[in-house]
Amino acid sequence: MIRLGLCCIFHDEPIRFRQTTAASLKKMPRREQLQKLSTICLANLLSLSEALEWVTAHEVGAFRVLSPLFPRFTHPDVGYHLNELPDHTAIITQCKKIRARRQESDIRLSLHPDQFNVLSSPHSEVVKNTISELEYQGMLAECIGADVINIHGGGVYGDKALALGRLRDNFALLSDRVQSRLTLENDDRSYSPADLIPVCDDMGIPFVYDVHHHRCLPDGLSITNATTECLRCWKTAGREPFFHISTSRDGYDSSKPQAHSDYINVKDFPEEWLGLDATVDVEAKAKELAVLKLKKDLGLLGEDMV
DNA sequence: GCATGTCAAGTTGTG
DNA sequence: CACAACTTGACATGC
Repeated sequence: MIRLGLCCIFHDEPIRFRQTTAASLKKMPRREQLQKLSTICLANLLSLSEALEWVTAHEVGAFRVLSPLFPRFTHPDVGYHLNELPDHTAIITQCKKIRARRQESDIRLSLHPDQFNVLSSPHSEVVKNTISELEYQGMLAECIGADVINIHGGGVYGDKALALGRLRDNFALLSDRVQSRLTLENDDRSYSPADLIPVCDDMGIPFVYDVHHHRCLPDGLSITNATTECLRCWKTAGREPFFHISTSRDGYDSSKPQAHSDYINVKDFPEEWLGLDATVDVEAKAKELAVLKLKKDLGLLGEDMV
């Protein structure tokens, strides 16, 4: 059975995640910084609990956790460790509760580090920062029980093969808790499924197939081909396959094909995916409303929810 | 109170 | 050559 995933935030539901900036933290003494960060980390974990309750109640099987759940964790000036935070004990307790709840309800949690994480970069400083951020995500994944840390191929720098070679070399520098969760996803301008699937095979990690990006950046593969390859990667790993879906706001022949629309047009959902045991993250601006609508349009609602 | 500019970070393609 | 887009909203500031 297909499980749909909600990405990061809610549209109508009053579940909110807090943030702070390095600039504002720098204006206060360290003690105050840590107090503020502590309050936000704990509040975000409580919000994550609420999010788990919501997806469980609505039979949505997956949730993508926003990267800065612990804001500015790896920042060179204001970064911190959890054991420095005044609410350290409560934070650890809350993480434990989240892991238990996630397991009990069989909710799949994932992380999607943002665009600054580039394992293929030729710049050592960029790679160093990426590794530090991915290690943070690995720690976070362990804390909350997430099994996927999904990134893109990054830049091309005029030579895809060289760039992917660097990505592979840098992957070897990551800890096991990151390596065992890392996945590569095709993007909308540089790396297509055909580019990444061989690299994933080579590195022994699964491929996350984004059909919207594939429609923006087609290669020789059909949707059926790419789906089959994706399924094969995940089967080798003995894990549930992972897809992304979104609907182009202005259409694929427009000047901004990659822009997301509020809801998913059910016609954009590949028929190849129907009936699979797989996770499909719904990238749509209307967030939980779009997930529920797609569920309904696909005929996935349980009797009691129609 | 509310409007608005800013937020650590990379890379690419567009106007 | 500057700037938006990427998965994208919340915070901080100033009126």
